[in-house]
Amino acid sequence: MSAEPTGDELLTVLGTLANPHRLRVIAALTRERTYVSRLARDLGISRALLQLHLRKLEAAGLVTARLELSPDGKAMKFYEVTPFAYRLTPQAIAAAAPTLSTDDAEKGTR
Amino acid sequence: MSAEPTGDELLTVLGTLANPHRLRVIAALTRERTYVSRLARDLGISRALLQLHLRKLEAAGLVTARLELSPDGKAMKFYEVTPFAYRLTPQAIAAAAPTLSTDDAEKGTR
DNA sequence: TGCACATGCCAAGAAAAGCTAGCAGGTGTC
DNA sequence: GACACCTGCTAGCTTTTCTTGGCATGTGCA
Repeated sequence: MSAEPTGDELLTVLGTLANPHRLRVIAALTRERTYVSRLARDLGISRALLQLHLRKLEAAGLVTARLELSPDGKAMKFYEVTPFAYRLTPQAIAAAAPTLSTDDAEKGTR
Repeated sequence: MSAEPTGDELLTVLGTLANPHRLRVIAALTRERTYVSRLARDLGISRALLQLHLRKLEAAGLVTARLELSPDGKAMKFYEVTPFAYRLTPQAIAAAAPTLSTDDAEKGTR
């Protein structure tokens, strides 16, 4: 899938990564998986904001979430990065562009 | 530069490419260089809109413009893609993220 | 019971991006 | 002169995205 993404997939990934907070989230999760509250503290942003960005990242398939119980019974949501790999070159874009949805159809893909 | 882009550079590129019109422009210019009016007709969008997108693409360094005179003396602005290449992986992002501007400084770079 | 820490959601304002419509200029041909 | 091309600009509207603040849930511990 990373070899030849569809136009829409590529567009989603680009749109999702085009944000400083989300880039930092990916960077942090690449170093080590964590749970929401801790990540919010580390990055210095509010939990609500972080959750929103995490939701987008997850929707784009760039991270995955797992709900786990800590030893003392607290529910914690751990996130980790998906090992994605996209090549960003004129040729790759030229190959993907023809499959971009024409703005009318497509509703249930996202 | 493509090997290890700064966080801000990467962010700019991602933000610039995260648009269906601009992806189509890159795709079209990869096939052949053209001038503004023709490209607008080919893509089926208004010239004003296309110029806006071309400006962004040029600002991000993804395309270059050259003003040329056609045989009959008309001024035409030809665009062509820059042969860029970015790798989009968790590791690449983790490497670039630390150099993201912290939102206070940086004014004259863009 | 009160506190600390975990999760989740949502309304509503602020900021950024996208797009249109209309204007300006230039050259060459019929 | 009228028309067909080419270029450029921008004010102002619309839409999307971002962000905050508040509120609700649940657990364990002193």
